[in-house]
Amino acid sequence: VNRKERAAETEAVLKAAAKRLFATRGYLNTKITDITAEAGRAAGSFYNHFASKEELLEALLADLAAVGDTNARRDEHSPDFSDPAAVRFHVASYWGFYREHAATMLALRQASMVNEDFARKLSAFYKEQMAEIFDHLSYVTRLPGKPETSLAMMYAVIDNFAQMGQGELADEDAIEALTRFIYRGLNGLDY
Amino acid sequence: VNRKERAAETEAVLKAAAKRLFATRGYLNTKITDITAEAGRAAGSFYNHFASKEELLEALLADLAAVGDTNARRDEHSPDFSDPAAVRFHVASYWGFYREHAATMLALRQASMVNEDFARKLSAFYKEQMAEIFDHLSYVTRLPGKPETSLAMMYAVIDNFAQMGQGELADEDAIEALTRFIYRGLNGLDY
DNA sequence: TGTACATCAGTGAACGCGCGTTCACTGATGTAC
DNA sequence: TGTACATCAGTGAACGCGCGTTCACTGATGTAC
Repeated sequence: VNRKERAAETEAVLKAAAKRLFATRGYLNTKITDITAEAGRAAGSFYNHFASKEELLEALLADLAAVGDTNARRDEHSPDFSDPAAVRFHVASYWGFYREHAATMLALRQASMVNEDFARKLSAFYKEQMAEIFDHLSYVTRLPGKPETSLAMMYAVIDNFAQMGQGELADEDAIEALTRFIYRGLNGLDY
Repeated sequence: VNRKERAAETEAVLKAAAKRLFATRGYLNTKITDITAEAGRAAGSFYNHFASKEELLEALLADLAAVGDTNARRDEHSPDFSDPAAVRFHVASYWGFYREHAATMLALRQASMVNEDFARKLSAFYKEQMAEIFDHLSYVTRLPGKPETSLAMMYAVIDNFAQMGQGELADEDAIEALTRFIYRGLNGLDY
């Protein structure tokens, strides 16, 4: 084991510990010493890798963006939001993204409440998501409001629903209900 | 000025100062000494009225519940959610409630991120809201999912929309867009 | 290949800042007689 | 109505806890010769 490997290992262990703690007790309630303890390292070790808890979160965010090539999959499929299947695909992929990165998303939301910088980052993330599928709305003839507003409502439901434990709903049921609600809301047609 | 009046005055001033600060810099970023400074009192004065910042928030919450007889108005109107006007009425009254109590609602949301107790209180508040209009759904024949799920989606959009600065949207435009989206989502009919 | 030194990841006790909370004190209001 | 004492709202300096952050130290890995 050489030095770089060792450092990378510790950094990875710290990140993993942080994610675990963020998921259980939340970002704001997690102390740096909690993270190092959970990771089985000394407190001082943290600062070899991150200047602060914020910076660690930024690293998690960067990881997420790297993986976040949900986009790659998106290219393969229909942008026609007048088709329920297209709506479902987006709902499902966004839902899956949220579930998979629940810890980081929760941390990001909490950090946004306290830190102006993260508030901007989070808002940028949402805007980016929306921009990516903005053109999908051009297939819809009877939107409920301005395109930006319509998109915002679509994401508002999914987001809020994913944030909550969303009750005791199974993933498929949540996706199905969201798809119907959103499809109808956007198109003004039954489904 | 007798003693009770004086104390009540100070308490009111503290609450008002707290609300102002919560609205601008948020609950979590507001220190107790910030509140007393904003209120023009000494730091120690705070503890004559509240045992902690949490308790102050509970007091604000109690005030809100007392005023929150949005319900009173609700009795006067139609529970038939197959009628767009009925949906609009609820959207508008909930929207108005949020705007009016934005500071307290924001504080409550932030406190929920950090404090288990407030998380329960907030969740109870939502459940209560939903329970109040649960029967309105019986007028709807083609719900997008289980009634609880459908209601949850309805509130999810409004909530999330109200929380954001909701962009640069005027109140009426937001209400109109939400009404259409939700009416369609619930009923599967155009409007 | 071996030796001497440099560098680096990790350690954990100690330091110190921010802020919640306390408390002795003040002056005003209330009460007893 | 007046005097003496009690109580209370408010004050602000001081205290102390929690936790982020530092830093001298250790042992291992890397480098020079």
